[in-house]
Amino acid sequence: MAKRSTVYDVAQAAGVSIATVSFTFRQPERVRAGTREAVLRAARELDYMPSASARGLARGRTGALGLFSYDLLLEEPADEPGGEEDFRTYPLYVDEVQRGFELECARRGQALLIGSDPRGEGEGVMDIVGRVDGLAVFPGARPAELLVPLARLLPVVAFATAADDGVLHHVRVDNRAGTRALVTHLARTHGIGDIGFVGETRMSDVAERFDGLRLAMADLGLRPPDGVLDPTPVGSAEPFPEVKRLHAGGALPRALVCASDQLALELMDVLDALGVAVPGDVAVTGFDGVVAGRLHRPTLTTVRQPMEAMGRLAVEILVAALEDPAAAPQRHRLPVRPLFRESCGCGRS
Amino acid sequence: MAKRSTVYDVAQAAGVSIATVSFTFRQPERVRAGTREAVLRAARELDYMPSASARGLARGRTGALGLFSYDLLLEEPADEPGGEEDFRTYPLYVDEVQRGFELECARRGQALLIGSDPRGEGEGVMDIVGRVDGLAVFPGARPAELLVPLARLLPVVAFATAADDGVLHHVRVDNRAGTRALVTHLARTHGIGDIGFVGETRMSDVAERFDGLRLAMADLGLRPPDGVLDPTPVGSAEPFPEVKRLHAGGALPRALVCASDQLALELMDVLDALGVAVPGDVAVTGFDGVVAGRLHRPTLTTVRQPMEAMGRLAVEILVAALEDPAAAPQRHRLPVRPLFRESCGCGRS
DNA sequence: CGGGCGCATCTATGCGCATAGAGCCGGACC
DNA sequence: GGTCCGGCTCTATGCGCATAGATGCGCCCG
Repeated sequence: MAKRSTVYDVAQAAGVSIATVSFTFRQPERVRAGTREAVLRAARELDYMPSASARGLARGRTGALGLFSYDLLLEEPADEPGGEEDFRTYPLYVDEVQRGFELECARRGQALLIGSDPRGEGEGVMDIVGRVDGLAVFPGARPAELLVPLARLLPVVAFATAADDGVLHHVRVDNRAGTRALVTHLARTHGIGDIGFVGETRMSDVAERFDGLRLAMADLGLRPPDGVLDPTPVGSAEPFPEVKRLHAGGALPRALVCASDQLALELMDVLDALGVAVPGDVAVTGFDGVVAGRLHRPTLTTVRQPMEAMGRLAVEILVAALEDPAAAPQRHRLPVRPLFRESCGCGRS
Repeated sequence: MAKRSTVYDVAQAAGVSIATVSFTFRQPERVRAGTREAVLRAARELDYMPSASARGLARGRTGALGLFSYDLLLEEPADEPGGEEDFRTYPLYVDEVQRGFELECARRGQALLIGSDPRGEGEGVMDIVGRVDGLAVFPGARPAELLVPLARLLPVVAFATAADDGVLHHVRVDNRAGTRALVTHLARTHGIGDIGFVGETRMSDVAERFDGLRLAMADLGLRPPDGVLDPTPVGSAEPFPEVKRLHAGGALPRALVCASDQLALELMDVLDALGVAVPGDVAVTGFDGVVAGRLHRPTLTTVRQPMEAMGRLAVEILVAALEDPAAAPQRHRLPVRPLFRESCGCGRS
């Protein structure tokens, strides 16, 4: 590796001072055309690449935005064994939001830093915070309060996170309207009034989904479930114990609304193993609208989040916040769209 | 935004020098336990977040790896209009490779910088090169030679790019074996001997795919096509003129092997509009193995690249190159896997 | 012919951190 | 009591760039 050349090298080669070199790149109009040419030529010959570290230090800004996941999957490399490729684990909700974030950064010429927290110990945040001017964060195991101190240092957008004491920017969707649309459809179109909710409500998004379901059922004169089914983390040893118990007792609801597509897909695997037909015996719905739901048979009825728009919006918010640091935190709630497919009893779509 | 606190603030609060603060974070074992505690406490109280810019400048390394696309799609925000969501444009080949890169960076606790070139003028590269210690690059319109000067400054991995004069690291797949597998399958299983190739061979990956097709056909005693069909960029006003002309003349081959899945999907749209049945009248195959090929009806026969593995491998190479800058550039060629689905005449799979 | 003005460029400095090398201090040992 | 040594901490410096303020130069005008 040849040593990278610096402003000093370029200045010497062009016969000017380092200030002129810097001006040539940052404020070209301040430099006479002839001088500018000379500097650019020297820079080209020396393969000059400005150090972002030095620039960031001098300017007090890094010029990059960050996207952070606490819980990025850290499985060992996937093998793609003999069968089909696995689109159940990718792209998920976060991936599509991230894509929106990327596209918007690219469109604006913003550098983008992707970070995660390998040890789960928060040091990942510290590392990334030192590198960026603004940060968007997916919800993780730990509460949003951990983000509050950060938000005093730089603008922070929290995705799908409960509102806080007013320093974070928020981007989330209308979860209640989503499950309401599902419930209404199940009741009106398929005549189903016995609906359960599967998922765990520690995450505020899921809590809202459950809430929307109960409200919608009450409005329709149906008896909402008292609580959720199987509020256990996905991937546990014995999945969906309550659903299995209900099935054993012949008391399975006619429809199961799941907190996410992933959960719905896993549930359908289990139902299949139990010999329960979907949607014949039980209708199943998801939430998110990931591609895996379309690959599954039956295709999964779900609620699609506007993920690309969410990612883009986060970038917009951060850029605006950098321009006007005094502005109040923004809270956005984006609309969702129900997708009625086979798993609720509709024809293929 | 409160001013971020610095080593100086922490040092003062803890009653030590800035060197001790720095050591506490970088070489904890050099600092007595009691002192360390005091520093960490002060750091916590002050919400100290080290500046990556300053650290990078002082150490001469940024601690981040970069991933760069020349041609990142810069369309305006997608609307997701009334119908279904669009998985034709995402995730594509590059997205899945990028995912592998991300996962491996996350696993190693490496920061990852995503860059692109909004104006198409190479300044994007300059910006990102100044921010990272190593770089992986997707092929773009411009030739790999532009990367060579970069590779003298930092390790560079080129994906899917023709070999160069020996400074770049390369990660690509066995393209010839891929089309060979398709041709063999078409001939042996479906008895098809009249096979055309659709795509444009400026990109070396595609050239290899065409080459593999011709070699395989020759080996099977079939007459390979003289040239490719429709070597025009995707998305042009009047797509696939040659295919249309052949169809008008009743001279369409019995099978069309396409340079990529995207191309195959667009081709099938056109064939559908012409009233040509796939696979009944013409078998169609793709290359890459993106999800859109599984969503299409008929499902797309294709060759799956090990994209996650490619992304992970690039990170490995870069990390190794940073540890031993004198090591020779690596060239890897990963195996591919044919996926026989409906569009070649196989049953659903 | 001197003063004043505006432009192009330069000099000098600081951004926050890492680290080489110096300094200090207490204990072991003679 | 003096010397030496090792462990801990400090002082001093440089990393490459941006930029405020100084400088010099040419030109216009009185």
